[in-house]
Amino acid sequence: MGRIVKAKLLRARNTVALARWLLGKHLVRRGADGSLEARLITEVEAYHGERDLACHARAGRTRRTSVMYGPGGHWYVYLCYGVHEMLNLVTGPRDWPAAILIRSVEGIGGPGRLTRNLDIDRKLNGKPAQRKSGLWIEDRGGRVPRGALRATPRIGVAYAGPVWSKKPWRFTYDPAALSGGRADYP
DNA sequence: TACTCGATCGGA
DNA sequence: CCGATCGAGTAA
Repeated sequence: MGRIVKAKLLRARNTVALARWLLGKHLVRRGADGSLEARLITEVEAYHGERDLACHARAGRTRRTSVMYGPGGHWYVYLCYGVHEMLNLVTGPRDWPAAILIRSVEGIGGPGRLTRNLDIDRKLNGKPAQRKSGLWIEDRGGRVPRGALRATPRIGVAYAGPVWSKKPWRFTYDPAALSGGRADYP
């Protein structure tokens, strides 16, 4: 078992740094039958504030984005293309709209597949990323070596314009390069 | 109330 | 390459 990541940590303002930090942590899901599934987080993207034209909060505070304006440490789950549920972790202090899209975990590539495989949907929207919600993040000591980290532009955000669509705020790494901390299932 | 389009995916 | 599928956001 690992340390459950505390909300306080996620209230830091630098979402981009938090996104990098999230790599190598475990996403843990409790199933309806009580079973646990823990998977290494392998791909994330940072969405940072109203100025970030790729961020849903670019339109300001709306019903959908209100969760992002809350304190860090809660889930933001929304429906994409009318088909896929997207899982995001809200970051930053209250009134600073930001979140990290969890795009892939080890063995499940793609944000839509991830939620389908782990039975995640909008019922989790606004819930804290803690044990009581059935979905949380654990630090099991794994660390991503600097050399294994990759930063690239975010996926599918061309509409955000040349500046914001090119920000290298998508982070990935090769899980084989992880040092320590691997634990498949609790 | 009408219209457009999207932080995707799987099958042609 | 394209259709699925639906709700948010915007304009009116």
